[in-house]
Amino acid sequence: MAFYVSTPIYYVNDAPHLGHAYTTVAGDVLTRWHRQRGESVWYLTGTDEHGQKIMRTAEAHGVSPQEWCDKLVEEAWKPLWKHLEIANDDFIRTTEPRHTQRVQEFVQDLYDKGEIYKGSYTGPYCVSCEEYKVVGELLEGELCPIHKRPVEWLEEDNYFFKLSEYGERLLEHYDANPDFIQPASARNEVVQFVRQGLQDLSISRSTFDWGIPIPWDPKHVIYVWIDALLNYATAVGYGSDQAKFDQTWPADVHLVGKDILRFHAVIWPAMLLANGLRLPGRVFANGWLMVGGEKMSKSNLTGISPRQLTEHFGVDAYRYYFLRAIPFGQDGAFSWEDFAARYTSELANDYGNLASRVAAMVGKYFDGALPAAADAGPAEQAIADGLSAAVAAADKAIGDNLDFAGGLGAVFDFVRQVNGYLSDQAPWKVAKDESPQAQARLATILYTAAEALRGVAVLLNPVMPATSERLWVSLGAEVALGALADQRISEAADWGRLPAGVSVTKGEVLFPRLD
RNA sequence: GGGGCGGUAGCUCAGCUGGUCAGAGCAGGGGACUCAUAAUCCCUCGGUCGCGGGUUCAAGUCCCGCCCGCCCUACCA
Repeated sequence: MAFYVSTPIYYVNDAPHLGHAYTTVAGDVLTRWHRQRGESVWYLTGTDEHGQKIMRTAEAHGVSPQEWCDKLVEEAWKPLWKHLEIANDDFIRTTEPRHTQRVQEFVQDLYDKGEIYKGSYTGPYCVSCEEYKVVGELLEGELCPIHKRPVEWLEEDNYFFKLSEYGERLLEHYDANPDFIQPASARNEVVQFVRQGLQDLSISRSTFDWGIPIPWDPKHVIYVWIDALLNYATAVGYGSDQAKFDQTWPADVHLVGKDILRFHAVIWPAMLLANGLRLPGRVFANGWLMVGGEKMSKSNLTGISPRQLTEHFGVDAYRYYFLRAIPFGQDGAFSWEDFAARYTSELANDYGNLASRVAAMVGKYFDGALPAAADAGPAEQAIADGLSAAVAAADKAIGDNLDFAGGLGAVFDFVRQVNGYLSDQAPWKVAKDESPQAQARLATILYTAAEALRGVAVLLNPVMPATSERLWVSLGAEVALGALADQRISEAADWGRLPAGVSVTKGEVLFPRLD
């Protein structure tokens, strides 16, 4: 069975921003972590390309909706994921036949099972916007929030999914699986919402045609959310590749922004129940990135772009920063200043500098050949124990709980411990004593520090693959132990894996000081 | 209106089922050291734990009320 993780499929109305990248990086780190546990993994991302908004946007740019999507996907979305070192196993687009055909089959199935019926939808419609509004967003006196004009109440024939019949079963599932929706605050909201009672869901639209036609009534297209959610099934072989589907389905983790939690925690499982498919393991809602007290969103595109940050801080630091600084699942304040402070203190000073000083001393005192730990004692045991503790804590936090901040905190506590160890042992002083005993101590101290870094490289590889690889090579570990990505988390704390005699080289600084 | 979450040192945050829980990191101040990316290590300053009541031998930690912030309250992705 594969550990299957999905991001939302992003609406390609516009270019990706920090919020999209935040979720996608988190999923990438999670899946890389599980790969290093030795598990089979499937990481899926993609794009949601149907719906009225995309149709309108394309029209405004004088191109077809498909052309608009193609351009954005190829020129903005995929390149950004490549830039950020996202190692997704697949990228699904909802306009691909492998998706649209299966969606039609799925909906047809539900129709055949009597889960879908024809009804009429009544809602407030703004003539100027040419679209239905959400009741909650209307201004006092039923005015359109954009045009400040009265809405009209229109009625149209639609197909409805019998969502209202699934409230009890959903509540039972939430109850039996307390971790199904995370974090707990998100779970509470959903449970409360479902308890209030569910209404049937209109799942077709007939006022525009940019979507997947309802198979038995092609004047209607399938509501974008029904279309979009099904990507998680169609991308892993639903209805087309049963073997792959069997070994992948269901998703272990659906990562979502908290704005789309309800679709994933209510509508999606109800759809699956209706069609007899197994439910995902959990739906994890991450929070908003707050900039200067305001939510980062597409309406705030004037904000900082991912590439502005990676140009200044580098891709690895970018991947690190948001996961380290913001407890996953909560809203998080972020600022350029905070990023710079963390980069300097944690990455450059604590971690990068540790790698530098260790490599420099092995070079200076042993001509770059890692000496054996001939005289290990309690101080060295404390470091070995520290690594064990860091591995255990990080594995549980990141691999099991999606607590990236906690896991990274554990790793960096260990980095601090190693810096402290070097200060205590002062190998530069020991080096001045040429007696065999002193030289044995010197060798032991530097071996211990290098071996500690070996463990750190393994633990940080899912988060910062490029710099971890550089450290790995610099320690001579690539030659002795093989590829970094093949190192198992479960073996990361096995003390003494890095063999004496390997060639330790200083290499480029891991995290250069910022200007 | 109903509901959810949060309000702990200058900043960002830990504090599970009540009893060293008043903490960490960063920033600020002082010192040590020199292997290193002028990095590191040690010490230190610093908080009426939003406000007011209550329960208890004991409350950031439970109850009530209030104030403030963010979010949800269904078909816009």
